[in-house]
Amino acid sequence: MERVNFQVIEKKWQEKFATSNLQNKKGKKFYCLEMFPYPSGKIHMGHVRNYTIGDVIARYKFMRGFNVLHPMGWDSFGLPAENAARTNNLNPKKWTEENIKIMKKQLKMLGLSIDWNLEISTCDEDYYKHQQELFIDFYNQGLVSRKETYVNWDPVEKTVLANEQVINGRGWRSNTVVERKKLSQWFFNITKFADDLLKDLENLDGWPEKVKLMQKNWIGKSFGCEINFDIENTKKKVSVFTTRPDTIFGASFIAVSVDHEICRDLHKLDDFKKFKDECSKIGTTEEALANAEKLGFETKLFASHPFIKNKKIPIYVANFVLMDYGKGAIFGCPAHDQRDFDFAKKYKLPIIRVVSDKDKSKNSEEMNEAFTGVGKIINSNFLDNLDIPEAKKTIIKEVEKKKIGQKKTLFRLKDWGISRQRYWGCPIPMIYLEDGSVIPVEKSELPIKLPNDVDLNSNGNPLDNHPSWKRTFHKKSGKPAIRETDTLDTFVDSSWYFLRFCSPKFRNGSFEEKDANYWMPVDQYIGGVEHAILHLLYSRFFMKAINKSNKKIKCSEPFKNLFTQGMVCHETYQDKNGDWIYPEEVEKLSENKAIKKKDKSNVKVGPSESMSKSKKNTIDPEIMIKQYGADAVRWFILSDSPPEKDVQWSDSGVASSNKFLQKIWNLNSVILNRKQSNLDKKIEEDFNIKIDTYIYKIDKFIDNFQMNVAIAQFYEAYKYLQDSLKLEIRNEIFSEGFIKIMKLMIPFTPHLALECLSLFNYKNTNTWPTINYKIFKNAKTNLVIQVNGKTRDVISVKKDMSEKEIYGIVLKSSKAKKYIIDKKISKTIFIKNKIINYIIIN
RNA sequence: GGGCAAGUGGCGGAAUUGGUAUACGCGCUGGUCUUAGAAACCAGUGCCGCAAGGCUUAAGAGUUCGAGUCUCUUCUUGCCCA
Repeated sequence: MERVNFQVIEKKWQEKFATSNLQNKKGKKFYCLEMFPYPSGKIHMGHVRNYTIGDVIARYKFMRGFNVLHPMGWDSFGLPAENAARTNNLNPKKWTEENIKIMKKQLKMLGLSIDWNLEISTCDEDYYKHQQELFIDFYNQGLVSRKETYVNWDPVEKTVLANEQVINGRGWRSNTVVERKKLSQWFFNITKFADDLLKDLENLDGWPEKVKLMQKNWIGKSFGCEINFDIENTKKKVSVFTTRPDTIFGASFIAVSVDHEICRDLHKLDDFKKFKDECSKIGTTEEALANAEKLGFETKLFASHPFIKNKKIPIYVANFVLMDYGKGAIFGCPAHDQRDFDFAKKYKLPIIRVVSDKDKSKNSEEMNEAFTGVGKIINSNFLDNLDIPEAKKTIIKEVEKKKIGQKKTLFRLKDWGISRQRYWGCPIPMIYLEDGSVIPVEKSELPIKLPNDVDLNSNGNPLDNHPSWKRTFHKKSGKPAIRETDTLDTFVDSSWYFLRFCSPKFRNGSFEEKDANYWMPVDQYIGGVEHAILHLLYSRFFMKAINKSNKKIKCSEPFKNLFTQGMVCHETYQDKNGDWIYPEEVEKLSENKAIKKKDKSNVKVGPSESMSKSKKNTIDPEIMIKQYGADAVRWFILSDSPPEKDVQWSDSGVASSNKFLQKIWNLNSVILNRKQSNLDKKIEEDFNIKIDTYIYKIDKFIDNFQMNVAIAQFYEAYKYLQDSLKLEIRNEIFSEGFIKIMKLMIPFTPHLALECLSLFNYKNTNTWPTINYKIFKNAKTNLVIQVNGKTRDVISVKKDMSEKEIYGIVLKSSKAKKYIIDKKISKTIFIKNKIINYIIIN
């Protein structure tokens, strides 16, 4: 068997890919974008999968006549660079650039159809200059604000931690208990678009329902009511927000956040200080607050119930009430809310049941958990016997009539905190003047560049610690000013990069309107589902904010179609010390048995999990490419599972991909040397129809993102071609058919397919093969013959054959005839070109 | 606890959307070739049965000429929210 040297042909074709792109000025535009990578050092299998899927789509669309934009760039600001620089005493910029160089080389090894002329990197001054412009535009539109907010503060590192850097309440590096600290931070006012972000989800037909639902929940629009309670013996009021005003008669306490104004007078109490300290240790995430033990502090104040005369309800400070949701105060109805229930049990507060549980209506003493289901309202005066929605309407009307509150819509979505006390990010272009005012820098002064000479080894914010960087002057007045030393959240960098790709070299702004209006929206966006909420939501916000500020873009949503691919998984291995070890260190003996190659010691085989550095269950794509070829790696990663699901990496799988591609190569040379000049017209026609069937199916499968099923078709096509070699089909017809199949393979295995085609001296590799519909549509079809609903035979018949004709064939020659001969057919169900079902009564 | 998915051979998974269940691949079994191994090639591979045939899509019911697909109940797993 003839074998091909993949290294040689891949190198040859990659040189050609480097100078070509997928542009076809006559075609309709198609913007194909994969989420750009963080340059962490090397590409991983997740990248391979993501970019291979994207490459199939980009090449396929191009061959179908589209003018395709297929760019790539680098999400190159971020904490890992700063950490790596600290540990290895290097410059983050240098570290990042080195990584980009390596990863770019690796991506090229995959044979992707990326137009590298469009390459951008978010840490380049050319890029972040325009980001600073956008920031100022947003500021001028009132979309940027400065607010005090709680952050995770690491007292040892003297820095703010992201939620994922807090592990079990402790700093990931310092291992000290993280505190909640109030800091003044910059925000994008994403909540101003909350309604638009929610409403426009409805038009995103090309998005997975799952992602839309996650966004919807994240935005969390809820309808409820604000109610003001009078505080006894004072003239003060406490205002609460509730989504369950219908349970007002079940209220047995009011709980406020530790930061609520009511607490101002409590600060002189040592007990309260202690309580507040306790609360600050829980952290700021909702999950942490939800799972923490419910704690309360008695204020000794009482509120009067607005609908029950002379009823006093105690006011507590509680750790599970958040200041930044609603009013920072709630009324507790223990019978119908689990948190309130836990709290009431702990502090022995009354539990008053106000919603009945249909048949098994336990009274309050018997309840051991809150009842949150539906039912009729009870124990509630004028609300009795109403169901929950009716009761809500009625009570809101009543509240408004009494002028003690009003209907209110609330969003769970919070403004986007964008300040980071980090070095390796985009500087925020604001300055502080001596009179205390804060203003944006002049656009002509942009970019505000990061200094190169920072000390990353001392604690705190490196830009703040820098001896001179922050000292500047206000351009207009010439007065001294201090620069903002926080940098932007790196999610900002990735919130508009898809716009920059439309005109990456444009100098007079973040993007050229003409280009953006041509290319946007992204026709196909592909990436991991882990970005389903934040990155996609922020990008959607940016489009709307840009629309509102200086630029007019015709579309208000960035991504028309979204595809979220699954992860690449591998078994995990632990040696006898419990340390994780890499797959290449392991020799597998059977399903569950494995030993360490080095010393033959036993290895514990763990379940297959998403590849991660921490568990060392990673496979290096570069090694695989060198061993099996890029085409085989691409082929395997697409072939084994549907792209939206997780895929198990398997060495035998990629090895067999390689074997199959070798077989294709061998078939290629067999066909080149094939000698057959006889023809059988009928056989040739069947051959052509069969090839057209493959085109038809593979088209459909690519359109539906079923790459794995498309690949199965290639295996069948190979088998079919192999089996047909000896048939009376003229060489030119046979080669034509094979060439069509090779053209279908270009998006999947571009190197091999193009090499095969070049040996046929075939040049027209930019077009997709077409189907001869005239013949294809009239081809024979398989018809199922059933008797009493059981399949008895399948026959091949001409299109649109009548019931009568088929009956004749069945009686004459089908395997089903013995089931109907001499029997009475009481009914016949006939679906043209599909099925005939004879119903027989015995 | 609520919401959303999903459950098909030893494994990954197909099924023209209500019409041949188990395509395609991995693995396994047997054979050919080889001093041997690897590779390659051929054959087999859901279950019961010598066969004819029967059974089979987590379990159970229903609708239908016909259900992996639709409806209901139960169980299990995964994801998101609390």
